[in-house]
Amino acid sequence: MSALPATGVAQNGQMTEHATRDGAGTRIAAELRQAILDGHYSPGMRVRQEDLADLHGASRIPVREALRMLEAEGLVTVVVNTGAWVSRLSLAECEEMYQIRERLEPLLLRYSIPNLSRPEIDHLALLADAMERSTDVEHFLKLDREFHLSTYATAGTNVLGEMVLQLWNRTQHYRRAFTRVFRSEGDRSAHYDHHLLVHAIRRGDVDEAERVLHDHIRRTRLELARHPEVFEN
Amino acid sequence: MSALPATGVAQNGQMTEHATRDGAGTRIAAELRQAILDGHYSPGMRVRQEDLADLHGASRIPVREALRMLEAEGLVTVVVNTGAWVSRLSLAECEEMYQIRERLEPLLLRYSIPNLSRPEIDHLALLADAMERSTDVEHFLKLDREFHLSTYATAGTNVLGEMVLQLWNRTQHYRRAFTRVFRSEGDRSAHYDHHLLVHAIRRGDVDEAERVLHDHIRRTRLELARHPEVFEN
DNA sequence: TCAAGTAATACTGGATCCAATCAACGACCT
DNA sequence: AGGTCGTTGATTGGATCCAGTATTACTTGA
Repeated sequence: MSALPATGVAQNGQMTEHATRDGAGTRIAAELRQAILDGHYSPGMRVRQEDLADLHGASRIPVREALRMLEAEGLVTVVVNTGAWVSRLSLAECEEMYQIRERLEPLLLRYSIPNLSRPEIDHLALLADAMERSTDVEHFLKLDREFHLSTYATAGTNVLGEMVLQLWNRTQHYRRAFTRVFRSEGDRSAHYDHHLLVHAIRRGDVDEAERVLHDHIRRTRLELARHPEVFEN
Repeated sequence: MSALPATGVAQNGQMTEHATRDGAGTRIAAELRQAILDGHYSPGMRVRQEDLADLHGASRIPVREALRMLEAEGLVTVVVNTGAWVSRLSLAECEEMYQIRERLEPLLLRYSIPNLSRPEIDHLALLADAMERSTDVEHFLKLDREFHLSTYATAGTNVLGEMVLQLWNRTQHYRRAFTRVFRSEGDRSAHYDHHLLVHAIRRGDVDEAERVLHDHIRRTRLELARHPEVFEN
């Protein structure tokens, strides 16, 4: 069992923070994580301990704990005696993570589908529609994240959900970049995938849902390999 | 890119420690990790900061960093203002990790096989033979770990290898328990799997190697579900 | 002018000290 | 006797201080 407070997959992408129930390190980590996901920090950007410290009105001790946590999540890279930077991904690493997602997310979906309620599935359909109408990249990203994480929300797993969430977080910045590219190319296959996924889920067809999701992620992976310029500099 | 020193999958199961090149926190984490894997700490056992501190001749500051790292790896469970314990797994969590491994390790093997040299494959065959002859549980565990991690050693991945290693580490204690049970039942299928795997690798048959490995892990998962008593208390 | 060596600076790493919180124990009351 | 409340002890959390290291800038020489 886990004495851990059963952190579920939350839409905002951080382990559910029990408000002030956990130490300053956890709080600082949560806020820095959200800031990175929101794009306020870019990959390669330096993170100084003292800045974070007096930004949160704390000393550097909890900041260092926060950096250790985010390092373990792969969001920051710490070099001893030198400093911490927001992690940067190579094209190869990004492809790797997408291949991992291809294999893990269908499994997580398999856990979740039997527990999804009718109204929850209806909400998924609404999200898929809203994505098609969205014009703002940032808004689309938010909807896309909510859509997929909602399909996983009832999985009831203790480990797999956390792993998938970390993969989403680590690739978040690059997903933002790809969205701009794909959008400019007018590729609509992602939307078709989303609708197919909702239908398969509604019919309770786990196998088809797995296949659609697998191909959805795979297609994105193949597409991103065609845009190595995102990883330059 | 990663400023990280390209930590590869090492047989001893910890991120390659650059001796004294990294801080005390990393060193303490490495030693505590190894102690847990060796079974010197059992799941549920309390880990007091001050004990670790003067065990390593350090203050509690790097100890706390070490605990944060091991918490992120899932080896330690920290409760705020209360303490840290060696993580304990439920049967459901253990099955979950094995299902994850079923999907991830074949992929990692796929990365690795093309880069495995002839002498390395010969060494795998030797390990498979040695496992059949081994009588000591602890010795078998060591060989089994070296065998599988050796098949992954040339994968050249930056993320996947690390994830698989963590899954091995988190399930290490329970693998020890299962080995005793299986051994008493005289089940030899694991040995057959190992030989089949070596042959598939030698022929460069990635697809068959993936299938054999998948079934190998799956069989263990189904078997462990038949022994819930390991997770009692 | 450029290279190399050296000094200054800024940041991180670690230790000690103090405050806050939880657990266990005991006293008191019903 | 049992339960509840308060108190004490042990342990963790956080802040300040000092030491160590890497990087930068500067200086000196060829």
